[in-house]
Amino acid sequence: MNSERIRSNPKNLNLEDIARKAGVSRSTVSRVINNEPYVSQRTREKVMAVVQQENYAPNPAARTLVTRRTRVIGVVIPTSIQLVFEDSAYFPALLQGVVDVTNTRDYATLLWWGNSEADEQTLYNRILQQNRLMDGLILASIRTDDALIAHLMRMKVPFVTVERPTTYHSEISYVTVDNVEAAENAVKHFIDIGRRRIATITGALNNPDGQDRLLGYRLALEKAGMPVDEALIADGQFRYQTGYEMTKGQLLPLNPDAIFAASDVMAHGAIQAIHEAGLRVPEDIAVIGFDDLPTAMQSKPTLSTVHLPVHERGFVAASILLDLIEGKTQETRQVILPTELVIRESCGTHLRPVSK
Amino acid sequence: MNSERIRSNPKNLNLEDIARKAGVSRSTVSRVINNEPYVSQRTREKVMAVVQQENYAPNPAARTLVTRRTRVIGVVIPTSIQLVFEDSAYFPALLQGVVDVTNTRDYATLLWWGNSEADEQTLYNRILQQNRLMDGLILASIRTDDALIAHLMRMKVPFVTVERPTTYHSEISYVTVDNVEAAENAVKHFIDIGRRRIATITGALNNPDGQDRLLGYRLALEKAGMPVDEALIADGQFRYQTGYEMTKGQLLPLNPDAIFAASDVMAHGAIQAIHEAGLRVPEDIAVIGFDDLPTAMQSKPTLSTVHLPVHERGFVAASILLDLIEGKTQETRQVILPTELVIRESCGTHLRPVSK
DNA sequence: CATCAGCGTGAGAGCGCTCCCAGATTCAGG
DNA sequence: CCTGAATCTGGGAGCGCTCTCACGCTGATG
Repeated sequence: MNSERIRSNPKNLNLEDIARKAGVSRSTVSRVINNEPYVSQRTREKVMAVVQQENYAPNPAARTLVTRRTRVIGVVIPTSIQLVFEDSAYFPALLQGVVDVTNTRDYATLLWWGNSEADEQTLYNRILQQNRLMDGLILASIRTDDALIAHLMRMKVPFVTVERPTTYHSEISYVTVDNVEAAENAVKHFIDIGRRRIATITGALNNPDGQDRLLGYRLALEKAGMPVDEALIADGQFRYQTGYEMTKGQLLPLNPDAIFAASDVMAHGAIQAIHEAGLRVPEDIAVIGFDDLPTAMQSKPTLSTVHLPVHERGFVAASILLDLIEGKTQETRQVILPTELVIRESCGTHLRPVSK
Repeated sequence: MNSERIRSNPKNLNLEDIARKAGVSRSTVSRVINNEPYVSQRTREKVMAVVQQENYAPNPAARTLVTRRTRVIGVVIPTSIQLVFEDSAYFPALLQGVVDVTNTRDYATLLWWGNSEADEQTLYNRILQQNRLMDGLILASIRTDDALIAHLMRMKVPFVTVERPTTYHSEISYVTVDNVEAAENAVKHFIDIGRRRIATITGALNNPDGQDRLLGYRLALEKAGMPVDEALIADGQFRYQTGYEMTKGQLLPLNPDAIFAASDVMAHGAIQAIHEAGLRVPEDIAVIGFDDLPTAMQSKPTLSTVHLPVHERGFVAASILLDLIEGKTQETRQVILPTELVIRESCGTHLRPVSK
């Protein structure tokens, strides 16, 4: 046990008590606590000694009441359990990026996580009602035309989204990745290694990420002068099950030689369907996913995929938010982080080398 | 947009303002807001009308200052990033269970998540300093002999742990599963279907979960009158990579016909090593994992494993904590949730039916 | 020696709420 | 009609802090 290294304040003393014990006024203790100037070195040390000895910590509620600052930020994840559960690495990584910042800059992180889409409205109401609990918000997977965002802007609550905004482009701060370019690079890689019947399984198309990844697929084919066959585009909704079903029912009968899936879990579903049909990956059909989840390295064959800087996304979003809150930045900021195509076994690069 | 359904309080009115507009006193508005008796129906409606119209929400800091309640609970996850990242489904599921409760009972959830083991002490200090921010805590993966727990008890902060405690058995509340029995059942199943050289890959043995699962393995063999060969026990630390390496380097040369892994990710690592050695799962070596992650259903062969009620664990822990906070329960509570052996392809049950 | 800027300290007000107490009103029962 | 209990309402204190202001002190400057 290392009790002596931990501070706590069992007696719940207040500023007044500390002042009395140190023989100074409440104001002076406040100045010392907040590291303000105009306190003599002698007094400062005297007060600090008492503070240490009594394990005094100021009451956050009293502080907030007058400063109107809480040193707490909120992270809003309205997503229902299904998506979170399958793509379970995304939110932990994002949150880890956020807490990396809040831990070092001494903020606390309040988690607003929905349990079902039906309750989304209830969650938003609670967040708005309790907005004085937080100095600012990070919004994950929230449509920018959502009423929540309009309210936050009106109430002047600082916030940063980690989604490509569909409106307010320069009025709100966001951190995202170039999904179009990332998808384009993946499909271009298929073309470069000689694949010709390239199919895609899209994500949910009401989602900017889903839309952009499909756009990248189209652009890559067009730029290569190849026709876009709409039949080779299957709607997969980001999910394992639909990835499997769409491959089995829609794509395999059309004999594709490559599949670009807009998420890793759909890619794994596709591979499962391909194997069940007695075909090989990547020899018969090459596959590239999107996300680079830990499972990409663990599957057989290992999955080629687009690596997303998820941790960095949370990190940058939190950094921007705190700068906004602390007034270090006045203007909104828009950040687009780079992605990387990670080549593993499933895309068949080792079979037919890039033709330059 | 559905702005009209969302409430917000842009003008930041206070009780006094509402009272003036409603033509009553501050006290009366307070009674209405808090749904207290001794307010006439007429007055109540008059006040509610103004509250609705102005989208008034009470200031939580002011409220907390006098009630000493925050309606916020904290969830502490000191675990470093590596473990979280591989076994990434565990904490989201646990958190989801917690927020299911906090959402319906109108509490907010503060996330204390460490970024490295080195900073664990710093994190604990921050939690203790800021303890007045929360009404209680849920502690995940924290050793019960940790100094943090001693401090919380001394400060009379209500808390519930989701780990088998190593001390204070009846003094603290916890929610856990019977790891010993679960592991015993898994190994017993191997024995029942005729496997005789049963190996195990253990979790981290400084962890109660890891210890108990190994104990269950030993008990199953002993009860069946089979010898425990220490060479067939490999230390896997819960991780994919070590699961793979231990199987390849230590276990395969000993020709086991079954492997019980103390986590799914290790089981997947083991299967990978078995396949690379040109052997088949489950024909040559049967495998059972532990956790029942979503990936268990997606691998090939699908993974037999012990299903853990992780969501329920968070749910029950949060329920107990809120009961404790609200005084609905005085005493601590200890809950052991049931596990379930989920039979899929990797354990070979379909090959050699249970011999009764 | 008077003046004044700058440092160091303390007193008082007030953030927005809850809670206690006192007073007003209503109404049943003798 | 009076009494006392129950119901309703308002005023005041106070939770623990920050922030503004005023005041005393020091030492440099003209």
